[in-house]
Amino acid sequence: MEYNFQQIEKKWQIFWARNQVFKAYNNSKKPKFYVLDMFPYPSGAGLHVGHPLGYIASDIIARFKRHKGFNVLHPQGYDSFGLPAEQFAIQTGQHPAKTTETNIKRYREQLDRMGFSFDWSREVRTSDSKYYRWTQWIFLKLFNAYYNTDKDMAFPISELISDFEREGNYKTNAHCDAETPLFHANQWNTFSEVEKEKILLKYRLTYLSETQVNWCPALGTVLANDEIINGVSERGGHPLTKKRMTQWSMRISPFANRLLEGLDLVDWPDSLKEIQRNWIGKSIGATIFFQIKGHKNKLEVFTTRPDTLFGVTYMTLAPEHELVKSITTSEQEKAVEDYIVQVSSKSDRERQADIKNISGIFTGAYAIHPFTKAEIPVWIGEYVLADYGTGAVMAVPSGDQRDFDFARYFNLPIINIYDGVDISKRAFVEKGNVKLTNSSFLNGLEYAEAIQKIISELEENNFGRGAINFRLRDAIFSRQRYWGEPIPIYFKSELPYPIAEKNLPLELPQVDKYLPTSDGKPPLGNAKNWAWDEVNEKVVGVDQINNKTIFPIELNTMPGWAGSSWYFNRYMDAINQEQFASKEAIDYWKEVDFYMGGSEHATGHLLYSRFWQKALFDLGYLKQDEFANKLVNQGMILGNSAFVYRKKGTQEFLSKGLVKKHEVEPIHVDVSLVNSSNELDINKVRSWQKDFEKVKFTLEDGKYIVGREVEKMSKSKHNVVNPDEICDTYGADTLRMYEMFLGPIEQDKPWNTAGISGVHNFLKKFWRLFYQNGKFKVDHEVASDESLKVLHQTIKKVTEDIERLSFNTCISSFMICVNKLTALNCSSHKILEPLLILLSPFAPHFSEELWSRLGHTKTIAFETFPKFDASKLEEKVKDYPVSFNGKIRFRLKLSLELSVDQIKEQVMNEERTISQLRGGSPKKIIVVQGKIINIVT
RNA sequence: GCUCGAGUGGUGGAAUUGGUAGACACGUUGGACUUAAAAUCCAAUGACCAUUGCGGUCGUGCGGGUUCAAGUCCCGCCUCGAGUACCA
Repeated sequence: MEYNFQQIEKKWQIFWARNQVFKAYNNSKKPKFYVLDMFPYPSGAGLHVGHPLGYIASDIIARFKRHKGFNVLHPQGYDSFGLPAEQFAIQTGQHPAKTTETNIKRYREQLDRMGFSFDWSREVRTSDSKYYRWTQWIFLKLFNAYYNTDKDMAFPISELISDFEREGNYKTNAHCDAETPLFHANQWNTFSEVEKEKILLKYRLTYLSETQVNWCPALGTVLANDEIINGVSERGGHPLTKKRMTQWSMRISPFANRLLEGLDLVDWPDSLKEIQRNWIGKSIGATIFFQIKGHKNKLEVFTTRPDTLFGVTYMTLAPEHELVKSITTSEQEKAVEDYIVQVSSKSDRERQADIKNISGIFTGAYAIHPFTKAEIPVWIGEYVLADYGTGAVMAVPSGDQRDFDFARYFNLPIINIYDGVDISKRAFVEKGNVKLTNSSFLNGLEYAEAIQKIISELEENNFGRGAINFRLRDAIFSRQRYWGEPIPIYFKSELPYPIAEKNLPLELPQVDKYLPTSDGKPPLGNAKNWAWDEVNEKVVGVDQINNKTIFPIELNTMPGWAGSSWYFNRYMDAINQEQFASKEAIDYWKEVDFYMGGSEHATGHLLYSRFWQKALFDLGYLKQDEFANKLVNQGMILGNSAFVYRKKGTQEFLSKGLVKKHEVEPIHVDVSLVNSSNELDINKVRSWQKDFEKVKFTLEDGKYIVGREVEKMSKSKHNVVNPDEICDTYGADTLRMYEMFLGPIEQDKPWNTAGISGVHNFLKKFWRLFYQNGKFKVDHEVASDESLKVLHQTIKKVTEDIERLSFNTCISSFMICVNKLTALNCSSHKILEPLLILLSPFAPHFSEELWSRLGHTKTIAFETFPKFDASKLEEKVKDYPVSFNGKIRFRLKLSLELSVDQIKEQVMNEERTISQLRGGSPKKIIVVQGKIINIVT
């Protein structure tokens, strides 16, 4: 009997699916364990070997926990709204739903081949209206909620409205837009519906406002901050400009502090927590008000260094600052206008590239120092960002390098506020050990004392107050796209009105074209049936909008992260038609116990999910305010790209060794055309792409050698390795084990099949413990002490290693175990049976097959994981009672060939050891080559 | 610039709490079986010196330190990777 993986794997995949072996039940007496993968976007390219890495690891955990007696929820689904399907639709006219359906089918086939233990009965697709109905429902819940800053929680907006009716908004501590007006109850009660709604929009957690957004002309849509990398769009790398638009946003900023503090309570990778902390960007400091000379307006600045207040020699405003227009003097008007035009003509990218150029302009206005009453010139400078802090800074050249450079460049005064520090060359930016001078009542104080003192003085005189500022901005929620969740809102008198819950889902309408309309409206502007009939509560044609009860529906759709911000809760009760998940299901599953996915989602999906979780928790819909207790980032599997070198301007390709002096362009070729010694198969290249059909290849030593480089795996780089190929040649179990064997799960690593035979050989060797010379040879003889020792060593190691997610060392342990058992010629079922259970999370088909051949009729998937028996390892260990000087007694458990007298002798003679012994009663004795090296107390 | 992480044989990587560095695998070399190949099995494999045998010296990016003992802890550097970037 050979190890026929093809047949075995197919057989068990069918068996698991037919018997719904991995279906999870919501009512179980077993303890629950929820293992989740980040669901994939089903792209047209299919899965490559990098995708399954995390799925394999989480599948091992899921299977391991089943063996340990847990009721395991291990679901999978698709994040199926997104840009590629829409762009394909624009090019071909094919409806994105169709493309998506095809891609999902392909993904499913590939996933099934790898033997994952998913409960497919709970599959979700974000683009399915049965699913996005609840995404829309959450949108409405947040629309109808506000943030109470006293209780630090979200509440239904109805509570805010009754506050307003009772006492206006003077006392209410609710998070709202900066320019929200104040009113009394009697004023509120006289407001019209429209006026009331306008005010409420300033409080709602999903709200409509005109804001400056990042507009991507190439993609024709706005982008949130997390969708921008290095000043260009994450998708496609297109440039961006700033644009003022009326947009939906999500009020994440009041949650900033909870999002920060919640990180301490979850077991997530430190690096990922750090990324989120930086993104949230908490800074502690003070807000200070400066009167503008000759104006009523006060200029508000935020600073983390209020201790440097007496070093302020000028102020700088962002070019977009609202005071710029009103305070600029007539002499400076022209220059200021020119400067603003010049700045705004630059794209974000150019602005960032210009970082070293200092630019700015004087407004002609002066601010008044709150304590010294000195007149301080007010400048405008590009380096001040409009959307951080108050968009204005107090400049302290002696304490901040940028301010120093700016002051030098424009010849502005510099006051040295540091006693005994030379600031002729650069600013003094440290916070330590230096006393302040030229600082009035702060003279002689150091950093920490000075901060305390100045804040209390500011507050006493009403010149400012201690303040905390966050970098985190509210998240823009509108996208000018077709393939996304429709926003369940219609517009009456320009104001948004929600479509009632009972009328959800608001289904995505059919359109002829997926591009924006000719007058620049989003693609949904092409829909004929996209108006809301308020009386009959249904979608009707836009041609009926003249009718008094028929209104236009919102044309924007939701961003990609909407559907993925709560899917983990839907899995708990995926088929529920009445609720997004039943209370019982939520009470039972609570939160994700193990979440596996990439760290690239740190500032997007993972932050937004935590935000929605907290909001829905506050509103009473969820049990936990963090959705995932433990999160692990699997590393990326990188591709090993292959290059050929075209001599510039010719059709001649040079082998790598010949390149040296020539100017060449490297061009990607498919990695499947290259063998393991980097030799290119020239005939295959010629038929692979037309471009290569007739070109000249110049060889070295009769071979064409390609260049190699490790890069991200992607179709365009032709370095993709399809897991199907590996399954065909080696089988899914080998693929699963090999991917785990490659290295630590959290580490990035290039794909390389060089070592795969080692893992495959292991399975074949293991198989031979059961079959030899075509015969099944497992016997019922008593297991030898030696083989029991091997077994229990392996149980101990593998159990510990799974728990600390060290899967690569698990596999090493299996290899050692099988090598030893082969040497012992062990074929006892008492050894092999527990080993199969131990192996089954890693190589499930393999284990299942041999398990059934051992005569078991039930699946191996729920067998109890073997327990480690320490006595099996200690059979040769002697237990020495030792006393020393009649005082210290300890037991020595060592498998060494030393007599009690010899040990005593050594303890006596070794001075160093004796000094160690004075510390207390010893627990462990370190013996190296028969000598006592150390005694741990 | 700032923050975080990492540097171990020819290669991927082990070493869990400071305790015999290099487990396991790939690769390479030699051998067995074979007409031959494949498959399989056995042996060697950090470097250097000594090899008739025993063995010895050095060795975890670099330079210091703590310790009986350092890949692991501390101080100062170098290199690479990731995140972020005029954040006041």
